[in-house]
Amino acid sequence: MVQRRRRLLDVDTIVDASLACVDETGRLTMADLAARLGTSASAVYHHLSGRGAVIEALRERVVLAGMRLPPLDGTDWDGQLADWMRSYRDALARHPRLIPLLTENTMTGGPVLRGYDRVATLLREAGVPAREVLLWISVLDSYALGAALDLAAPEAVWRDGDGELPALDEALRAAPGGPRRADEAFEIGLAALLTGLRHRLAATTWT
Amino acid sequence: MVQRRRRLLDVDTIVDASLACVDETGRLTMADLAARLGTSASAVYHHLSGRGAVIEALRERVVLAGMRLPPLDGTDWDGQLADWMRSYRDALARHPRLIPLLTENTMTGGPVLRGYDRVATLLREAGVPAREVLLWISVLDSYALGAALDLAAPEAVWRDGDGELPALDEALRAAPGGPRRADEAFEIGLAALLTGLRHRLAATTWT
DNA sequence: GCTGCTAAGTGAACGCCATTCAGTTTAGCG
DNA sequence: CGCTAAACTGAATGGCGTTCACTTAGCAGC
Repeated sequence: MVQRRRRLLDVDTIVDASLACVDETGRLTMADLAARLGTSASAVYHHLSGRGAVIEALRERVVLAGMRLPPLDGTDWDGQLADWMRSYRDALARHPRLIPLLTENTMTGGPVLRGYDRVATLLREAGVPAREVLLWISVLDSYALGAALDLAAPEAVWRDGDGELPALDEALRAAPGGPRRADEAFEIGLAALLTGLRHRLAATTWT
Repeated sequence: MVQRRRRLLDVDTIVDASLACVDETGRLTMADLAARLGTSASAVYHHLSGRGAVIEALRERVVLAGMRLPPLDGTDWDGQLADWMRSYRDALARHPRLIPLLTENTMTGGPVLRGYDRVATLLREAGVPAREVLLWISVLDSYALGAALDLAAPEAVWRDGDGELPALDEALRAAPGGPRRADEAFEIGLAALLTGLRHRLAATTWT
């Protein structure tokens, strides 16, 4: 495939630049993007159909490059599920300022589904009945995305002082704090979800 | 009735109108808001400091009016927790198109904390150690918000056809489908989370 | 009743930003 | 050696949030 004409831009470079854009400024404007590319804003439209398309390309780049898909070797399904969930959430955590942009257009189409297919087979092998597979995917996806959203707004600081929120105050004083708090929260919730899944499977042995 | 120039607008009316704005169009523009109010866009700025403030007011309106806080009567903690989670998620589900706007500015300050305090005491009574209370609040919040996000983008339809996604296809054919699918998914995940929490509490009896 | 004072509302203007379009350049093909 | 179409440019367009100088209505205090 010989590229027919002169080619300064290409989808990959655009995605690179826009990722830098988002990571540094927290926003994505076509003007800023064009400046980083050394071209004009309108040049981008010859490769991607607009700002929304750039964001979708960013979603694929970040999610696909970041997710470790289950290898499906038939052993240790909940370890593989946990590993996939961690990689999913970590991929988003690596670019926290991108997350609000991803929720702006909620279209999840295309190659992301390939990943879901692997997860679906993993769930089937774990013993989840076919009619519940989509439900569990939705559950896991919701939790990973919700946990990632927490990262976009770090340090929800409140100043109490007047002792009006005693239980929160106690919890805050006892909490270790720090940036790894969100990681620990994610792990606790993930473990709880998997425990719940294991229980549900044990309760209904007829798969 | 003399047309009083003074006091045409007030924060509550503005919030009402902007909620209608979001529910009907899925967007919130100051021009549209002003049109619904019968005033000019700039008039709003005498009551709320800008579009962001309007969105924050919407957050309080929807979340506060919608959440059923735990009554704290000391019995059935996990039923109360589940009830609170359902009401939290349902409040968001009642205005699905608002959800992307809420994630746009991730500031969660003010009266929402009062609700968290009730949840914190409930968790303490359930036996959650103080240092883990914030973690569990974060877990529950992440799940409720993530599940609500699913509602903003309903019906993630994919057209396969070429049998490249066998596990997803099987799951889709076996799934009941329909709008209540998201509700069922939420319930399954919620039950799993609470099972996991109960298990964790049983495992570490020393509170 | 006059007279300022202040809160409330107006409309024009400003700046940012995504998108479009009529042109211009350039690479390869006949 | 043109011809053509892809890649790119710059100006224009339109939507939108926000600001500002101004007007007006109610409310004192004299």
